[in-house]
This record gives sequence, C-alpha cells and structure tokens, in this order.
Amino acid sequence: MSVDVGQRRRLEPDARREQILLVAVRLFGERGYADVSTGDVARGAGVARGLVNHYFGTKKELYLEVIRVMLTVPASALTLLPPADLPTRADSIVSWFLDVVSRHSTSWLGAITAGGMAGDTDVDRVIAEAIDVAADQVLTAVGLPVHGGALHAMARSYVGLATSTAREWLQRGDLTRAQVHKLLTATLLTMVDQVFPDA
Amino acid sequence: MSVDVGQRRRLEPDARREQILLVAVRLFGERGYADVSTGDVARGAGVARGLVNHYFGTKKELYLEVIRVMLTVPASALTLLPPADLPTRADSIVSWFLDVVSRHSTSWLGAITAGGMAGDTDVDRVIAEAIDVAADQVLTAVGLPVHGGALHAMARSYVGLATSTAREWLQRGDLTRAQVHKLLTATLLTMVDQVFPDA
DNA sequence: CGGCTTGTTGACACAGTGTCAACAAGCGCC
DNA sequence: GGCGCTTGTTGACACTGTGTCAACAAGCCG
Repeated sequence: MSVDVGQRRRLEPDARREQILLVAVRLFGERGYADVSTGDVARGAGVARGLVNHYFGTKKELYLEVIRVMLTVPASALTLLPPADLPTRADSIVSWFLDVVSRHSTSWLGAITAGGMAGDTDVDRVIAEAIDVAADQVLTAVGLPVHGGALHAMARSYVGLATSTAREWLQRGDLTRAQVHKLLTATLLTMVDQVFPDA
Repeated sequence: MSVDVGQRRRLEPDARREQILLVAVRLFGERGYADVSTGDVARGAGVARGLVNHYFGTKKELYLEVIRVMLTVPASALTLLPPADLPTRADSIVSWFLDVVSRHSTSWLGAITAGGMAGDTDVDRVIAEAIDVAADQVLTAVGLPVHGGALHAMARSYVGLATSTAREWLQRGDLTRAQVHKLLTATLLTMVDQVFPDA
C-alpha cells in the first residue's frame, strides 16, 4: 500500500492515467460502483480528486473504462483448436472458458453481471460487446459461421448459460468444475445438433 | 397523470405506502436506479420527499421493495400441470415461462438484470431468491426433488439460460418465440436426461 | 538561472440523501 | 358544532459526493 506521501510529482499523461485506472479497477472490483467514490480512487492513487475528472471526465466514464479492462480477455490460444470432431472441440472450448473465468473469477463475473449498474445504456453496451466477442469465439470454435442474426443470438444465450453456471461454481460453490463442464458440453452439443439448424 | 394539486390529504399508512410504491415501480422500471431520485418519486406521488424516507427508510430499501414487486410472479396455474410424459411437461413449463416473462417483459427482465445496481449485497439477495423460486418451479414441473444442492444449482443455471434467451427475444428481437421455445425445451430435456443424473 | 508549458491542485457551486422538530388533517368526545 | 388529541405530513437543515475551473508549480529548454 506504499502511499508515497512525497511532494507532488509530475507524470506523463499516459502514465498517470494508467495509474489511476489500475486503482479504479481494484476498488470497483472489490466494492461495487456505488460504494466507491471518485475521492476514494483519487486517495488510492495519491492524487487530487479533480485529476480523476480531468483524465476520465465523469465517474461513469471511468467506470466504463474499468469494465472494459475487466472484460478484456486473452482470447488467444483459442484459435488454434485441434481440428477434431465436434464433441472434442466442444470439450476444448468449455475447458478454455472455465480456465479464463476461474483465473479472473472475481473481476470477470463481477463485471459481467454489471458490477454495480446494469440498466445503464452505456454500461449495457460495453457488456453486450463482451458477450458478442464470447459468442463469436463459441461459434468459430464449433465451426459455424459467425454471421447470421439468429445463430449469433443463440450463441449469446449460451454465453448467458455459461456465465450463470460459472457463478454457481465459483461464487456459490454448489457445483464442482466437473459438473459444470458436463453441463456446458452437453447443452452445447444439444444446441449445435438440434437448435442451431433452425437458424 | 392526474397530479391532484389539491390541499394536503391525510391517507391511511398502508394506502399511502402502496401509492408511493407504485410510483416507484413505474419510475425505476422506466429509468434505472441511479437516474431516479427520491425527489422524483415524491413528486410523482404528489408528496413531500421526506415522506418517502418515512415509509421506506432509505432509497435502497425502497428499491428492494420495488424489485420484490417486479419479480413476484403469479406462480399459479403451474402446479396443475398435466401429468404427461417428460417432453410434454417440459413444453408446458417453457410455454408458461415465456408467457409470464413476455407479459411483464420490461419490468421482469429489467429487475432480473438488477435494473440499476447488481453487485450490491442486498439487491443480489433478493434477485437470488427470485431465481431460487423459478428453479423450484422448473424442478417440480419436471418431476424432480426440489432439494439436493447440485440439482438445484443446475436448475438455477437453466433459469440463467432462460433469462438470457428471453432477453434475446424480447429486448433485442433477434430470435422468434418459436426459436426460443425450441432452444429452451431441447436444452431442458438434455439437462434432465444427461446432466441431472450426476446430482 | 529565468521563462514557459502543462500536469496538478484546492475551492466553489450544485444536486441528492437522511433526519427531525414542527405543523395540521380529521376523528372522537362532550 | 366546537375542542382536543393522535398521527400523517411537511419543509428546513446538515452532510456527502460530483463536476468545474482558475490558479499554482514541476520540470524541461534556452
């Protein structure tokens, strides 16, 4: 927590902005949106409150950047999936998803459930974009075209299932990873076989 | 919108409380949590702002009552499901769910996604209770025991799928009701047949 | 060592929340 | 009908949090 009570120091804009953003990510991740004031962020960064507004404009804009950071996911390694049969590929994508979400558990799950303010138009847009990305990854991993409205919508639905199931595992602890894995692969195969053909 | 600018009128506590609550339900449903002030609610009810605090204590407590109202669902008619075979019962429960959620579309979907502040402990608890109720209904309709941790957790996951899928239908309009119906019944049957046995 | 750019600060105005003593609507009693 | 009492209702007050902005000074350049 080294609070560096030294004299005021002059940093390059990018460095200062980054420093404040990191503090905000930590605080918003721990408590909610409402329970963190811009003053808390400023104090955490050892900086005047006005500077937060100077760099991010508004508390909500700062929060938008924060959830953008939280929802940004490596996304790598997924493209090079083994070109095996469908059940194997489904298994791989589910494992990958569970790895990612368990590594970032608090921040990712917290952010995807809106970490403090769903219903807000801008926040919803950012979250929707993250879900879109995840849906794209599911579709490509399964070997289906990313375009096509209904298909993509169904993939988003599946991401919703994956999210709520992961929450049962990581936050409530009422499911084991094995059970989650089984649930997500079985439903994914069902959707690919029986439901997607309608789209 | 009759704003009854008449003299101050004295109402029975229950009546006044109810009146304020209805205004709050409408306002919180339209805009979010943050975009509605207690002053807005008071003005909408033609009442002094202090009276809102008198009846509900805090803005957050008022909001808790609001989402409790929004999430309260007839729940009737479901118990008397035809004792048919599993696919038929799954069909019935899905139809019932889609009817309910489409009737209350804005308020229910808005509230279940936390209408303005997920991450808050108390709000999350109320929402979790509503999901529990829905999970109970799914389990009983399918003819499985309501108790048993893992089973119930999986039912909650399914409710998460149902919610996100309904949102694709009602809010984004990228799925038809028939597609949603097909998706939800197929996945429900898969879960009952292949996944629930693990619990 | 000046001077200048600009990162940084602190004070200001304002909006929203919760509290509380004081007010008055309307019922019951005579 | 008038009077008083209960209690629903009000408006002012103190406080916290947000956004703005002119003034300040850190640190480079000559």
